[in-house]
Amino acid sequence: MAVTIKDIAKKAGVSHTTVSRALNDHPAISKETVGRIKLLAEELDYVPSAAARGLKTNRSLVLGVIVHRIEDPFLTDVLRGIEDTLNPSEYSLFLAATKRDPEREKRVIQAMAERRVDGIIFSSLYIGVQQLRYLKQIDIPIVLINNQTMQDPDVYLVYHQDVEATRQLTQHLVDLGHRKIAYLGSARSGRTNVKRQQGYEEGLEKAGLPLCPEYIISGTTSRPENGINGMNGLLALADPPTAVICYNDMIAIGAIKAITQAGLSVPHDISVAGFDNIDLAQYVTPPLTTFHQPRYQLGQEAAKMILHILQQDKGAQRPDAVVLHGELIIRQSTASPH
Amino acid sequence: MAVTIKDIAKKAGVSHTTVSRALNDHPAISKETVGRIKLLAEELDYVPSAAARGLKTNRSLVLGVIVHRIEDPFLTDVLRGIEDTLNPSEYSLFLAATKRDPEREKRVIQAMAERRVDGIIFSSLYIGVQQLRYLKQIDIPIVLINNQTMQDPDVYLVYHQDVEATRQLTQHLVDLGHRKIAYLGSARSGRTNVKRQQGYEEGLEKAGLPLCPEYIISGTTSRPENGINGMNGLLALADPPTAVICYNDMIAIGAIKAITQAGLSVPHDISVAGFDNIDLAQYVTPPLTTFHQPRYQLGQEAAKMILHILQQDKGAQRPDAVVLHGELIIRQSTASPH
DNA sequence: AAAGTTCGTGCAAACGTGTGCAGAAAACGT
DNA sequence: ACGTTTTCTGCACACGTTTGCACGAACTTT
Repeated sequence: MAVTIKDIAKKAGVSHTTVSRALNDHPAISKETVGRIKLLAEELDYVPSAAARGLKTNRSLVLGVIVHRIEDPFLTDVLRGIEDTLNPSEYSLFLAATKRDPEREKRVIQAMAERRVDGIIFSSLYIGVQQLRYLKQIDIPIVLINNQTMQDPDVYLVYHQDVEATRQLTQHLVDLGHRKIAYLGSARSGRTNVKRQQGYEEGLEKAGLPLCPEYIISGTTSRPENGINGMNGLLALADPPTAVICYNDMIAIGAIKAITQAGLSVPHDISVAGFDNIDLAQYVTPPLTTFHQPRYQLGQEAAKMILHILQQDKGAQRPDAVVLHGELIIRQSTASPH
Repeated sequence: MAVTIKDIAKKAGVSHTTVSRALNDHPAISKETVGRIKLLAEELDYVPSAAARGLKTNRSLVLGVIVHRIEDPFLTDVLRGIEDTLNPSEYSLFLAATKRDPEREKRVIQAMAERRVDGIIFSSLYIGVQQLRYLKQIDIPIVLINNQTMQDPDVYLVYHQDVEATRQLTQHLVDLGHRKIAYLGSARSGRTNVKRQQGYEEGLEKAGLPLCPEYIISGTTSRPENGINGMNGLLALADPPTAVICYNDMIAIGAIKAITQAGLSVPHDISVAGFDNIDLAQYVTPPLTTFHQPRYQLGQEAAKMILHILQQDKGAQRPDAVVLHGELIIRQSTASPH
């Protein structure tokens, strides 16, 4: 059995009440007693029970983070931002993945509810509406990362300005002299994909270029295989594009592979641009032109937001949305058409 | 306020004791009462309080996972293995990163101790010995992944057979006809690096090749920059190697970049082999020859192990170590020297 | 010298569960 | 008919904290 405040109280010859107050630096306890008790607690290797405290205070000091896939390098950095922000605080972090499995999502949320997490950060693309209702009813703050699906007033948002990003990417390719620019999307990525495609279309329009439907490919997943398949489709066209903007870096890497396998070269024959600027984007050959999404900051802002909400008990006055802007990263996978 | 078993009891006209038993399928409660109460609980959206239950049962149903860096793609897969194994069970997952920061490690362990986690999985390279002692004293099972540092009897191990792996990699290069093979290590990776280097040395010895000290480079980190630096060092030698085995894929990717930048080509001029088989290893150019470490299974086994330990209350009989074997993956970054 | 203030501490109740024990009701055996 | 077992339920306490309130002591003020 672990040592409790009652054990300390007995040893110190005071009541357990005094011990509790001393450890929490309650002003009504004399400096001397506080010092003596803290020392004693140290000696006895006292470790407070979060369960007991939580039961009394109604605060678990735990934040839940729900992601879609842990292995996604994008989410990994978001997670790091969250963890780094939470670590110095008194909050711990529950992690769970849903994998687009409704049954699993339900179980995960149930577990978080039982643990009475003080807040939840979602970085999963889709959230079952009924699950969200369920959460709202318990009245715990929810922050959504890169998911603007919900217009709900008591759901907080942190997201990246994707439309502007692909607009810039398109502009970059236009500036290089490209006029036949394709977009390789990911149908299962929902709203995010829509936004990126929208930016691409706006970019074309702004440059006065026509919108070719056959230059817009909607692959299924956001993984490299999809880039290979999609690119092969583009290469088979009668008039293939000279540049392609991909939904993300993974797809771009697949696209480069397809181009290389077809005996062509990047960027000499075709320029390829990615999105996200994952760690390895700079190490592939050729190094990838991409749009750096501030993943780490997304996590950081989400965590900060929750912490703020929790601190000022309903003192509101917090913005309920934070929009972050990324940065165009030009490397060697894009060049002027020859 | 959330609804409690007392609320249910009041509505059902029974005592809260009966409600508690009914929800836990206690045999002494009549089938009919159980059904009625469960239905009522559903209607009232009852969510049990894990804190209260944990306080009483001394089991938190939470497992702690401590990693070094969340963004490491290797750990990411380990984490996935753990999460997938835990998810169907009743256990949840606390995640924390230490970043080789002793202060942070202390805080993380303190938090886990306060939360009374039922077990801990470590996938961090170094563990402060005093912290480990601290944990052992609380008597919670500990599983170490890929860390054979501890010979402690009440610490369980799950690890990959690294020595054999680099031995196979070396053999592969020898079979291709290489006689000048280098090793690009990572000094900060401790025991793991030592094992891999050992396999490399054993492989050379078995092939009757001499051990050249200048062919063994110990970079500092395990990141791509280190591969670039290390490789540049090797290229500057009077008699550079024709093949190089890297501590991991990240370093290998860096090495390839250095070779390419020097105007040479992989594998025509120099063969490069990695280790770990991270997701992107197959997409870089040229696709990387590497050793697939069963990362997912490592996490899976570690989680299973803890679950078993926790189920059979001290019923022992569990092996206290699981050794996994990986697989040599031959791709295009290695070839016969010209 | 009495009354009022501060200061430090303890009593007791509460948070939401689980559980040993006792007891009531029902079913069974003789 | 009674005693005995079985079946079901409730009382009361416990888990380890926090906290409103009261209380005694020492000290200041009138």
